[in-house]
Formats: sequence, C-alpha cells, structure tokens
Amino acid sequence: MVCSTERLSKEMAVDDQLSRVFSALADPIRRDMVARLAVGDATVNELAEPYSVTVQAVSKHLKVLEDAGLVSRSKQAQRRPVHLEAEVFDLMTKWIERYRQEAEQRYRRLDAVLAEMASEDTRQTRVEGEAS
Amino acid sequence: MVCSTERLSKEMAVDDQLSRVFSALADPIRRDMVARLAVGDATVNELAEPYSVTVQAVSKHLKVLEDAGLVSRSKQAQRRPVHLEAEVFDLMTKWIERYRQEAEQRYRRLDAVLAEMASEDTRQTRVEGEAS
DNA sequence: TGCGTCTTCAACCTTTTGGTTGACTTGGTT
DNA sequence: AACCAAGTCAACCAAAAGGTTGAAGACGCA
Repeated sequence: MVCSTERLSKEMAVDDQLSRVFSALADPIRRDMVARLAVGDATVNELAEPYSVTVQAVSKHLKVLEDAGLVSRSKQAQRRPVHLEAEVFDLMTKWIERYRQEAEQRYRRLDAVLAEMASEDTRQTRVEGEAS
Repeated sequence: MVCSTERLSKEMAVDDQLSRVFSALADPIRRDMVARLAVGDATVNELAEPYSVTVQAVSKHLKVLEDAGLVSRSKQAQRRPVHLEAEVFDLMTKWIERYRQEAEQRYRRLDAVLAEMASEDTRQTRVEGEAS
C-alpha cells in the first residue's frame, strides 16, 4: 500500500471535508435550509424568514454549509443567492454505504455461523438423547 | 396535512436522532471507530489502542455513538463488547438521497432551460448577423 | 448625493464538546 | 482475602458552536 505524503494529505483533506459535511448537517436549521434549497435557490433573507433567529445567525449557518461544500453563493447586486451543490452528498453516501454493507455482510455471516451451530447442536442433542 | 401532536413529536424525535447521528459521525475518531467496528465487535480497550487519547475519552465517544443508535454494548464479565448497528445508516441515507435527488432533478431542468435559451440565442445571433 | 436594503464583520456571551485526572465498581485470579 | 484489569463516573478545563447586538460595506434608486 502506497503511503506517499500526497496521498496522506489527500486522505486527511477528504477526512476533513467529511467531518465538515457531517457537522454541517448535524444542525436541524441547516438541514432545513438544505431541504429548502433543494426546491430552488434563495437569498439569505428568504432563508432566514422561517426561523426565529437573526439574519446574522443564518449568514453564519450558510458559511458553515459553504465551507462544507454543500452550498455556493453568487452575486446579484446586493443579493447573494444561495445554491445547493448536490455532488458533495456522494461523499457521504459512499462513506455510509461502505460501512453499512460491511456490517451487514458480517451480520449475514454471523447468521450463517449461528445457523450452523444450531444444526450441530440439534445433532449433538439427538446423539446425547440416544446415548442416555 | 395532519398535524396531530403525536405526529409532531415523532417528527421531532426523528429530527433529533438525525442530528445525533450526523453529529456523532462528524468526529474523525468516531468515524474511525465505526470503520473498525464494521470489521467486527471490539472492546473499549481495543478501540482505544490506536488513538493517543485516554480510555475515558473513548468511553465518552462510545456513549455518543450509542445515543445516536449507531452502536450497542453488551456485557461479558468486565468486558463491554461494542457492536455496530447498521440499521440507523438507513435514516441518513434516506435523508441524503431525498434532497440530492431533488437538487439533481432541478439541475437537469435548469440544464434543459439553458440549452433552450442557448439555441434561441444562436438563432437570434444568426438573424442579427444576416441583418448587418 | 443621500437613503434604504441586503449582507457580512466584529465583539461578546453562554452552552456544548472533547479532553484530562482521580476515584470507584465489577468481576477474575492467585 | 488481596490484587489486578476493564470500564465508568465526576469534576474540571480549554476551545468551539450558536446565538445576540451594533457597525460597516456594497448596491440600487430618488
């Protein structure tokens, strides 16, 4: 296995982004904003409207989402329309699916082993029963 | 749309668990432990070994993972084997896929609109070019 | 130019998080 | 009984997160 510094730094970078993405979506308000943005782009004020927090707080939330790569912001006069970037979701999905599948495979293997043991137990019991 | 208190509380409960799961996986050490547990169950000491933190810290991390429903712990003498629970991953996957798909559909629609506009532009340009 | 709107920046506060050390519980071992 | 090993609990600490208010920057419009 190659362990060059580039690879290491790349791994760490991925790790960091994964941390940022998960962390960004750990907040209900930010998840809600993502849901809103899936419908269409929106300005900061529009995004702030449903919540009982200040616009400044929403601006901070958007910065978190942007740093995670979940969202991008363009310029339209004094407006700053926010756009959802769907690609980053793949990063998470890949990570999740990987370990979910491993865990499930292991579960199935364990199931098979248990079934095997159970059938051996019955055989054993039968023999013992015949012996006594 | 039904807005009974049961439904609301259930929605909030789901929301909370989603927050806990995302939050739990936002930490690199905890993600690493999940990766380790996908291979097989492990004790607290085994899990702590690779990291330069105390066992107590790892114990706390495990509590976070457990509260998120990502992990369960049984008793074996003084050991406390940790087991990965794969089902919770579905909760995240569903959430992610939902909004990713919406965003991508929207992107495709936008693409179509832009293509339409582009072809109209070319037609326009051609007409202008012929006129000048 | 001056005004109003949209947005961000800066300073501050409180709560949460991730870590530490030290004491305690629990269950095997000798 | 004495001891050791695995984990957890409790108290504490520093840094980060999420929120607030107040000021400032950027742009359109009268």
